[in-house]
Amino acid sequence: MPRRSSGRVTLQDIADRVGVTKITVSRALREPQRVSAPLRERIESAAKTLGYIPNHSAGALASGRSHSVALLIPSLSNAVFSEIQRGIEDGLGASGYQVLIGHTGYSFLEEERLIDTYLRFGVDALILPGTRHTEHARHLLRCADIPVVETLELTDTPIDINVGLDQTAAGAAMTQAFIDQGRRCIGFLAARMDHRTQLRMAGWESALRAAGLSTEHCLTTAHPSTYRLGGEMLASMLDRWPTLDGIFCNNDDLAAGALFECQRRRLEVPQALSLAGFNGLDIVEATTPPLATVVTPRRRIGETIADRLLARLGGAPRQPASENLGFEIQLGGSL
Amino acid sequence: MPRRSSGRVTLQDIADRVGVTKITVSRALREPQRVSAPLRERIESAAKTLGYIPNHSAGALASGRSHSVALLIPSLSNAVFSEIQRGIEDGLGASGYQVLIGHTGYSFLEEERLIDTYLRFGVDALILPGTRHTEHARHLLRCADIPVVETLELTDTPIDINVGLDQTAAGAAMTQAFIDQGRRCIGFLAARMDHRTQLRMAGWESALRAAGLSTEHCLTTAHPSTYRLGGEMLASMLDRWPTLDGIFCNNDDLAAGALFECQRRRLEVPQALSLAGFNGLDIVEATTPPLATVVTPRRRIGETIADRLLARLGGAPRQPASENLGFEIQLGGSL
DNA sequence: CTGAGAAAAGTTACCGGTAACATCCATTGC
DNA sequence: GCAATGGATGTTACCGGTAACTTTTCTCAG
Repeated sequence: MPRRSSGRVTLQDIADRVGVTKITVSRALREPQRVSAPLRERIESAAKTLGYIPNHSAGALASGRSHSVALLIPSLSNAVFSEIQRGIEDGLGASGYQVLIGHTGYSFLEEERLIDTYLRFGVDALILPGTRHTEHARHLLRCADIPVVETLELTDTPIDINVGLDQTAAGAAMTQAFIDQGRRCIGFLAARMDHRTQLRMAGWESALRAAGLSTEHCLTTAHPSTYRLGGEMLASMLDRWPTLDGIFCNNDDLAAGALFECQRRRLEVPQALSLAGFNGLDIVEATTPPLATVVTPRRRIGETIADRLLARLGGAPRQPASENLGFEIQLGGSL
Repeated sequence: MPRRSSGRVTLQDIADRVGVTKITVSRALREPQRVSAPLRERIESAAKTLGYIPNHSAGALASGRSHSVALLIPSLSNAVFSEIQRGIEDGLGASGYQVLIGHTGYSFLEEERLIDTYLRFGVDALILPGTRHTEHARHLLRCADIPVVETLELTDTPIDINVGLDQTAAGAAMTQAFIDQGRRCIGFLAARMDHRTQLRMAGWESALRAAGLSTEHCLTTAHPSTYRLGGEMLASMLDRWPTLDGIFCNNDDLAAGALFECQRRRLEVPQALSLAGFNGLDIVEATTPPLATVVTPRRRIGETIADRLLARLGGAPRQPASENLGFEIQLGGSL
């Protein structure tokens, strides 16, 4: 059954050239050992000569498997997510799964839209940042019945796989580090009030309460974090609360911006003011003094996600569970 | 023709429920005006009730269009690409095209692999960073015969659409700015020797040659840029060439790292040494002094790409051309 | 009231693969 | 010498949509 010669090269084109049927070609390319060696070679060479590119849609439609997983990330420019992504790709290794990246811009609605989009694509699994989702998103995930990973933060009620760290505990631990260094008036500076920020802030509050210290010195904004913003917010806080002797910034970018502002004001860090960030990005070791931070195991989170996902995709039963990969306080020199 | 009730909801399921055929349902969802109002409403409500999720593979296979474009980016953590991406998404707006993001890690081979992957997915267009590609990648693109955008840098021989800026001219212009400020011994510091870096370096060289200055003070490495690396490389350069009075860093991250190192060494910038970066990221305005940089119109590049792409996808003929969106020298205070 | 033409809905075939089952043929054991 | 066995290949049907064409229904001019 020869075919028209227009458009892309198909299995049938190769089959015609070699003189077999397309299912044999399909086998030769997917399960080489199921086809005799000489034939396999002829097919492979014909495929190469003709420039065959498999039609993923056709394969996915026929087999019901897409061999792809979607990874939604809130920000393309945040090194936190790029390292998780790298961990996932490394962990997935040669398993044959393609990672499709979607960008939510920290918006739950956009996340919902992307979940819908990728379900249409028939991805075999979804990896979501965070444990908060819209009701409709949860509904979609329930219907789809594919492995779902929630990451970065932990939850008591995971949809499926949950790999991350206790953001609240991390916030509390860093706050305790301020207290241990003798600080008594410790502020919290945060932008982009996403859920993880809120959890860290809760940790900050609880540590202060436990130590009998005031929790009123908190400045937040919905704007995205930038260095400049860190500086501006630090300025506001110092103007408003001159007695502050420590400021816990919600991430390293803000902390670095705050430090730069201190330098401009000739305010000694940490003598006059302690600073700390969160995440353990490259910049914390580049500044003077190096910034205190909470180092999060992003790479390992990615690899763990890949590992658990491959198990589920390989047939392991769904067994909702949280996996806490911990964190590490790094004092730098700014505390 | 009723069907088994397992798995996902299909057009047929909706059709059965409403009592029409699936093509009518297909029409109601894609071209609402082609179906009578009352029927359309019943279909839409049934789709909602049943939780219908279109099967993208089936649609793409049948129609030959995927309504998606692939955007390959070298680095997920570089703000340069995230802004281009945002520009593209904004520009694409409600056109219905889905942007699939792929991560090349600055590797040509990985780019080739991703081009292959996304061609299998049947994307309607491809957006590539840079104008350099492997021979096989070019071959794949030629065969695929879909709109291709090459971006960031310019080329005389674009595959199709080319939107970017003249990296060499930008490198030369910034170098000239050093010269205009009276600098005479101007080094070049670069990491991750990608093609754009090489172009900028060529610009640096040509400007120095034109001014009769030495081009020997150049330190490069294949490692990715980090703040720390910027500091270390600056240290090496100053040790080796104590007479340097200016260092043009290949990007803002390196420049910031270099500036931090200067601060540690109590080396006055710009009095003792001028510094400049490239890109115009947030950090250049946060440091003291603010860093000189080449501001690139990333957002506008993204929007322009979207615009040209929509034209091509809408049927405009292929007309290989380069579009130069220029750049802007920002002196900051470090020159 | 009739017929032309448009609008609405249906029929059929097909997109390019894959699953499941069927067939063919060469070995092998007895 | 022949059935049993199993590896290599083929046949058929189907995945879930959409294009193109056909039929039916509705509208309205004459």
